[in-house]
Amino acid sequence: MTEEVFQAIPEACCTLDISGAEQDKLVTMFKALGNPTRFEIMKFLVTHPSCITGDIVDYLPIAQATVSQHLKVLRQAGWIEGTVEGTATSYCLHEENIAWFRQRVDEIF
Amino acid sequence: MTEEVFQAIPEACCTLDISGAEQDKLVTMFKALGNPTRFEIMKFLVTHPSCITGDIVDYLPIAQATVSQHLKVLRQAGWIEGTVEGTATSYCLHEENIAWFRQRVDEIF
DNA sequence: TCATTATATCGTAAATTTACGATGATTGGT
DNA sequence: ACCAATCATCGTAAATTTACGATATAATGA
Repeated sequence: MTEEVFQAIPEACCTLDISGAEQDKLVTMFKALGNPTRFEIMKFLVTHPSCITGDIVDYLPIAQATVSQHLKVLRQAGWIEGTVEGTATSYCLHEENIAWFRQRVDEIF
Repeated sequence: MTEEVFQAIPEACCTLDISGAEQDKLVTMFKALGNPTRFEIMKFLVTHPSCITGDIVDYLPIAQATVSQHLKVLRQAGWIEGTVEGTATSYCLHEENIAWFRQRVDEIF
């Protein structure tokens, strides 16, 4: 008679234990940072906190409209926050969401 | 006479201290996971290690060609590894690259 | 050898993203 | 009230992504 063999389940290097709205939010954040220009904007914001749109336009070799569009994507994904100050808008990192992102990555990877 | 004021540099919540090829690789990995279907494939691989393409095709409501395309993106981004076994190809998480990703995120966020 | 199985790749259509110039909206100053 | 400054949004073209069916490729078995 054949013996019953219990195959050890290989331990995965990550759990990816997330679902629903949290997963959607995480995927959206991944997608937003999965673009070289937007990643550069994030890096710029680290060294230039509370800078205004024009500063980023001056820094990058792309049109103002395009920068504004990228800022919108980053804002809607939760990576950055915009504050209207007079005619300008100053941007900074959305620390709370960034912390949330780091915690999720720590948990699931 | 006005006093010279040294403005404290606000401490950023993350450094994003990365550049060059490492930054490119990270952005590519972000982009690959920034798609709901590919994220689901990754989750499936956690619970079904070394499964073959057909298993994923059966699991997802999309065509075989599309699954194969997504697998290629995940493979080229470094998230997964494919091993040809006869006529089939079995996939598993690319543990080394996943560990690299987690380390980079820990460092820069 | 021939058929079958499993998957990758090709060609392509539709959807989405990315980029731009032009325009609209809001604020601040004169 | 008017003008200038700053930024967002609109309209749109080009590029990329996503999806599909069809076909090619490679291994297995009869």
